[in-house]
Amino acid sequence: MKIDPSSPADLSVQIADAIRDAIVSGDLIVDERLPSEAELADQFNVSRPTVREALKRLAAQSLIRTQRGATGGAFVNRLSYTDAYDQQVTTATLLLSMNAVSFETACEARYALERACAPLSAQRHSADHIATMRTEIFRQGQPGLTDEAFCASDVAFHRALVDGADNPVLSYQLAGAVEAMQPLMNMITFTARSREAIVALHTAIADAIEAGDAGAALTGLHDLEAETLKLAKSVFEARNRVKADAQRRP
Amino acid sequence: MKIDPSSPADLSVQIADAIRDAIVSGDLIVDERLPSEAELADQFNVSRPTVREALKRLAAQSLIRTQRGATGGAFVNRLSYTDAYDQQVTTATLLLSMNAVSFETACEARYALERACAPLSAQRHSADHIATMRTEIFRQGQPGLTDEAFCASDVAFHRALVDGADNPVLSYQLAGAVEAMQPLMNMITFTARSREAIVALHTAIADAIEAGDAGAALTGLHDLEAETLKLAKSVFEARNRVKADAQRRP
DNA sequence: GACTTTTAAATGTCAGACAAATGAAAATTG
DNA sequence: CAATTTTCATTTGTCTGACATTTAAAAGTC
Repeated sequence: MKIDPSSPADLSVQIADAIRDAIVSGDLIVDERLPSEAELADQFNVSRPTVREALKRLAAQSLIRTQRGATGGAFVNRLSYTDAYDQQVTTATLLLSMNAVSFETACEARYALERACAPLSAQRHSADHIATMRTEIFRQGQPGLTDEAFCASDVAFHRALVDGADNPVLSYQLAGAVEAMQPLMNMITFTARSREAIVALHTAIADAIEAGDAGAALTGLHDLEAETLKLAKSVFEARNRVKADAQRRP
Repeated sequence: MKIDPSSPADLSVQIADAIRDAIVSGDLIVDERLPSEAELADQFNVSRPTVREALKRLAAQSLIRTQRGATGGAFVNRLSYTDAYDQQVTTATLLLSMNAVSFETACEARYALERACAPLSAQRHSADHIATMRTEIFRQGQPGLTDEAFCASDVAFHRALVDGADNPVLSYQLAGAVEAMQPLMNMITFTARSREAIVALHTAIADAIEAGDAGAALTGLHDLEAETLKLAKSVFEARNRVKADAQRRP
């Protein structure tokens, strides 16, 4: 592993890239210990702070973990589904909030992805998944639930639906998309009537999954998407009306 | 923004988290300049190297960018689709390679997600997307193409299919899943016969998308998934046979 | 007024030091 | 001898202070 001191790129970036490449290519395997910071500094011919900045970059991506003490050091980290999932959620959340992604676009993506899981989930779900879905549906029907708690329960319901497909790769991808939607969903106020409609659709979907009826599950998800969009539209229209009024008579 | 010097967590982690929270919550907006490293060091009551390590952590996630010079500093970065996409690809690639995800699992996830796009793509594709798909199909039929080039063209074909849905959120999610599969796909050797079969299926899918026939596109994707799985199975079986032979007569 | 030079501010890098954690070896104790 | 305690070397975490480099704005020059 070599770096180019005359390159315009920062040394810590070059070092981080070199180590990252070594990990991705398999030159460094999981749980292998990297040389100590002092040794790396020698090898790359840079100072220890520079090496440290490089290592922090890798740590931020969960590529390595560090341990203090006599037998400590930096170790190649096995990227867990949990780590990857967390990263995906923050990335997706920021992407949506910073790029003014419309509610329609995000919603469409989310339900399209969920429909990808539905047939598999109908086929493979365990009793646990169904139980979770029923529990969340019950919670959603409770009066006095805040809008935020309702949204959180909604996410839990859909996670169970996705996890029912019993494919960790699919779960990891989907969980990010579903959870990243939550800030957008939290902008919506749910009336008692709209909650009732959503709970009914959730019930229909859970029934379909439990019965192994993929077609019905897809229909349910389509209806839920339409309902969500309708709801969002009315909320945003009401908000715009208020805003327009405020501008007319400031 | 405050940090706790007595906390077990590293100071640079605490500082990075504090700034990240400020960005996510909207306290720091896009393109806003953060205080200089010296000022941050004062505010958090730590040294400049510690602040720098925190900033490098954020830079690794594309949350900030830094600029040198008189009017330089760290600025809140607008997370672009490209940045998010790159991050997703490295994360997904590592996740698959480090967790011994089976070809079947990854393949299933990939095609399930693609099928989520197909109906939208059939409905909304532009002439460009169809042209790209046709170009890649033609390339895949060329004799003398290396297996790696064939895989790369395959990825390009599927990207066009996904982009046809005209939903950037969907494209971003899917691109990661499709591209992360490439190292696994590269393990396969494609015979002339198997390439022929794949090209035929690609053609059927492109035809269906162009005709706006979502059902046919879904069928095509199902068939392609089955074909890919069959192919992988035979390749892996052959490989295992060789390995077993080698063990018997070392 | 247009061009060149200077300057100040910021990040990038370096060197050396000490603090704190931690496991292993050495010393102590029963 | 075995168990426990102590010491110790190693490694990361943090601090201080300095210099290099980049960059845009200010000052100076023609």
